[in-house]
Amino acid sequence: MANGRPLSKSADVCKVPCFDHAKVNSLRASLAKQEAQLPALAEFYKLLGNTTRLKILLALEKTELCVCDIAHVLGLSIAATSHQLKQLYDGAWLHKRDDGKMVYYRLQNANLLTAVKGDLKLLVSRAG
Amino acid sequence: MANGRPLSKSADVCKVPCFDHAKVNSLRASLAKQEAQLPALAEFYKLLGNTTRLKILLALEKTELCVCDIAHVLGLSIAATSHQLKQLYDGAWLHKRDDGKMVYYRLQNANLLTAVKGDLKLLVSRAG
DNA sequence: TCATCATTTTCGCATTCATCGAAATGAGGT
DNA sequence: ACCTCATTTCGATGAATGCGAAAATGATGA
Repeated sequence: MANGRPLSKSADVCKVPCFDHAKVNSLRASLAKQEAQLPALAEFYKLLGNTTRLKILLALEKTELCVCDIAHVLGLSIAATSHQLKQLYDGAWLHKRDDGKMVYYRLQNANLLTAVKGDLKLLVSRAG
Repeated sequence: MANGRPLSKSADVCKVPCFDHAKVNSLRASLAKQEAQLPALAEFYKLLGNTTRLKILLALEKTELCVCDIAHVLGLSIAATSHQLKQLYDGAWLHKRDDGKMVYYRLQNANLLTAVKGDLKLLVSRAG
């Protein structure tokens, strides 16, 4: 598989001559198509990479909640809760409803929780 | 929905008397069941919250690759690539095969890529 | 209009974290 | 012994995270 052809002097990244030019190039080409979406996907995962935000999503599974209720569920301050909610809201994963002084949040899209639960299932199934 | 009952003096977390005790308690109870798995799930998402690692997974979709090939695909140094591979390997998402001096990585579990692609689809469908 | 209330936002800080290079080390192969 | 591919340790760097304090916002009601 290694073709043994040494890199030209332009190989400033990696000097090791073990690689297969054709394979690498074809992989690069195929990755290039998906590459545009990867930053968004990574951002998505970063947003989910936090137990507090996961808890928020789970808490909102069945019903909308006001910030104060969510704060109590999480055991966090109102401000801290609002910070986290904003991240999910900015990512357009939550919907916001004003009712007088209160603000109620709910899931924007049930598919998100479906995906999360699917990922969790993958994790659990692997562990077992 | 707000029951108006003020919090007792134990309400050090949030003084706002807007919340519904019963609702909060029932949510806490229901979250408690899933709570044990959330750290692992968050770790999982953190691992995926990085374009380099996502690229590695995609590059390994169809075939195993040696570290050097992966490094070339990513445009990273061998050491940096090895760092990233280690994270995926430590999470048991990659399999490692020694062949002489070379080390070949491949996906441990095709379900991971399936999940990732599913999540990507969710993202794309929402954007459209 | 003024005080109050739930929430948001700005600012800032402390801490953690993440990525990566350099160099030492391992382990194979010749 | 001596290359070679890969891994690891160490360290520097910079970035990002989470959250508190407090001011700002905007609705409510007296």
